[in-house]
Amino acid sequence: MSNKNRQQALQLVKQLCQQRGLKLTTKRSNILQLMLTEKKGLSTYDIVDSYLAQYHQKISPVSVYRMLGFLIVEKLVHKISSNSQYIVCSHITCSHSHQMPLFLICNNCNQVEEVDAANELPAALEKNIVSTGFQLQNKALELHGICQICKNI
Amino acid sequence: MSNKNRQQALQLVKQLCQQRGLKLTTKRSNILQLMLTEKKGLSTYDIVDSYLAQYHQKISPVSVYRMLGFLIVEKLVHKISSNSQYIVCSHITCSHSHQMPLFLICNNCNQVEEVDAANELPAALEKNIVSTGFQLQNKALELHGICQICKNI
DNA sequence: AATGAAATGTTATAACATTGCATTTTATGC
DNA sequence: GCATAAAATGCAATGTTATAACATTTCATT
Repeated sequence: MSNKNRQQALQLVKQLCQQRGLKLTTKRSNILQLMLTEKKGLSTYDIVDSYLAQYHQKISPVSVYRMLGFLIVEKLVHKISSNSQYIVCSHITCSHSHQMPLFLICNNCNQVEEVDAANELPAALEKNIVSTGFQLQNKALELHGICQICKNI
Repeated sequence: MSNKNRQQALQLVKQLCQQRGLKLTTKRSNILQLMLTEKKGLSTYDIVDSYLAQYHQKISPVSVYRMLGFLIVEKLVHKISSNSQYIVCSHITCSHSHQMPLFLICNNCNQVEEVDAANELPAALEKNIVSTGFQLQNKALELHGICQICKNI
């Protein structure tokens, strides 16, 4: 994300936190900014390292977990559970509600692209499982493969 | 799985290993048997504990990882990466090829049901991502929710 | 029996995550 | 302003999942 867009995103998040009566503390904001500069998924410990590099200040993994927790609850960040990484929600700059995000995770370069599932996809899923009586709660699908860039290298 | 079906499954796996020139050692077989008695996903360390309880013999996590690795390569076991657990492939007693298994993982009781995706599902997925140039490699989808049994409790 | 390959054991360590309690910061009422 | 309660953060310990590196055992084949 460009520097300009990052600033814009941060402004929007500030507003949003104010509306919700939440505190976007310096460290939370720093972590969010870090993550906004990356299209790759980052592990908690990646963030610890990156934080030190960027802000010349140590932060403990525990703190990062808590801050990620905060950001996740507020739907500003997603956890990719198949590889224990975290990415900024692609809707952070807009007000879109989430239907069912698809995370396209590149097994080669680790970039994550978030796209929204068209309506027919949840429907097709539902059709596949209706006979089992299973009640789907998935908010997202994690799809692994090779991104366009890596494919063409 | 019933005791009878387990025996049958084991016999089939033995044959299969023979065909492929693989050794189904005692421990590999024991682990497979353990897993056949469970419909729940098991973590590596669950298996370690279970192994001790059933066979009164210690086995190290490292060994379990290796044996799971063997079973996974031979498509007898699946890894559920969203919760780091392992289950026996539901096709172990038949010769079905895998199209795209759907793992229906109960967030309450941890049971895993494996169903095959109808053809339209991969197609719907593909349609959703084709514009991104992303080349899907997923062999399976992990779906979380509440199973029929837990839903009705 | 000697050999080599595969399987398994052992130890250490990396990577990911949570708990519990202490301390600091911040918002709020007096 | 100041006391105080609540929220955020720091810190230490521990738990959980996974792999690496190297040693030993097992077993089929000569």
